[in-house]
Amino acid sequence: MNAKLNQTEEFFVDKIAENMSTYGVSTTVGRVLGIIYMNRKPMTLNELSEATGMSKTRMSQAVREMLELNIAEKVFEKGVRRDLYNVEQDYYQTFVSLFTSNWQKAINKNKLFEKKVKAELLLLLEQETLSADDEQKVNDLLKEAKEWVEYYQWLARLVEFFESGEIFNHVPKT
Amino acid sequence: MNAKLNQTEEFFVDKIAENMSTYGVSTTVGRVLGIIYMNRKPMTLNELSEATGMSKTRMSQAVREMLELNIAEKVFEKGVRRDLYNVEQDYYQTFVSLFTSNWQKAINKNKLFEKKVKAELLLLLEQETLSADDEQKVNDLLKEAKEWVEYYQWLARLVEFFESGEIFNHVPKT
DNA sequence: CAGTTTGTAAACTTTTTATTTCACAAAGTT
DNA sequence: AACTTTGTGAAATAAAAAGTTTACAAACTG
Repeated sequence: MNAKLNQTEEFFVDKIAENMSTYGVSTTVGRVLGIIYMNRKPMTLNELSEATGMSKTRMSQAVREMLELNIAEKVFEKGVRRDLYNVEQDYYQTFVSLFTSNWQKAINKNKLFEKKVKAELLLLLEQETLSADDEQKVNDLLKEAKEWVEYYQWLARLVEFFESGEIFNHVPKT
Repeated sequence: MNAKLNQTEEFFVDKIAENMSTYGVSTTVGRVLGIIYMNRKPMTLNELSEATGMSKTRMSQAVREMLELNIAEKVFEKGVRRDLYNVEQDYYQTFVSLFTSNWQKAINKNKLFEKKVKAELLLLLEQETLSADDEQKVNDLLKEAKEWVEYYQWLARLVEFFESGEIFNHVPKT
């Protein structure tokens, strides 16, 4: 293939990787996504290793990360022994996948928080003799916890708003 | 102040920091934000240094990063010589600020990309004698560039959708 | 003006993350 | 069954990021 053409293709890969890094995804993962994307068809670890110049182990790690983020999938092709990996060909869908898996993780981690804090604070109000100031503080924190929960519920609705594709009704693709 | 109360407050700070890290912001920056947030009023570098147990220089760095991200601001108070820093007290607004400054950066970096690629590819079509395959490839890449641009335009509209607060009309706070 | 305090740049150290090398089990081949 | 290939742990190394110490200019104080 023409050298300049090749260079332009690499330019695309770099841009895709750069875009990905906005999500906090490592540039290696970004480049792997870009490479598979530009390749237009699934690739093996060996091919990826060849294309990136990195070790196969690293490719294995990168690909697993992408599977977890829902931006790549393992595909089967009869007659091919090696694992094949493919990526979403739609930019928008990739955005949505990263956005949702990122925030869903945060939302899950937060689930127990409310209960813990509330329980602890209520116990404090009951069991201990608090100064007026401290009692005020407890009430402030309870209010804070409530706001916090509401905020996380909002985040959950936001994730759903993206995941369901509703976002595209309000911010249309073209 | 009551020890358990203090502990609960720290628990909040940690949660805020955790939430922040979902944006790829370092945990130190996250903790600083959490600390100022829970403090309910502006703080100095010295106070932050005291509160985090970290050096003042690190606080200076963290605070500067926060200013750049639009999640903190320098405030002036007469009679106080030291710089005071405050943070947004609204979770939603902080989300929006981080989201927009994050993606705005990516959008800006992308601006030149389209032109460069298009120019290069068109030049290639004109100046060089390409194989049929290569010519096809050039056209594919031109199409890709177009889609890329459209995607970034969508991102820009998305940022605007958040920044303007329009998002809250469709994913309401309560 | 001599002496402090404040914020931050520069150089250094520590910690964390990314990546490779080596090893090996599981599956496939002959 | 002996031999290969494949994917991935585990340990080691390299690279990057986070954080500290030192130093110093600029702004304040008395």
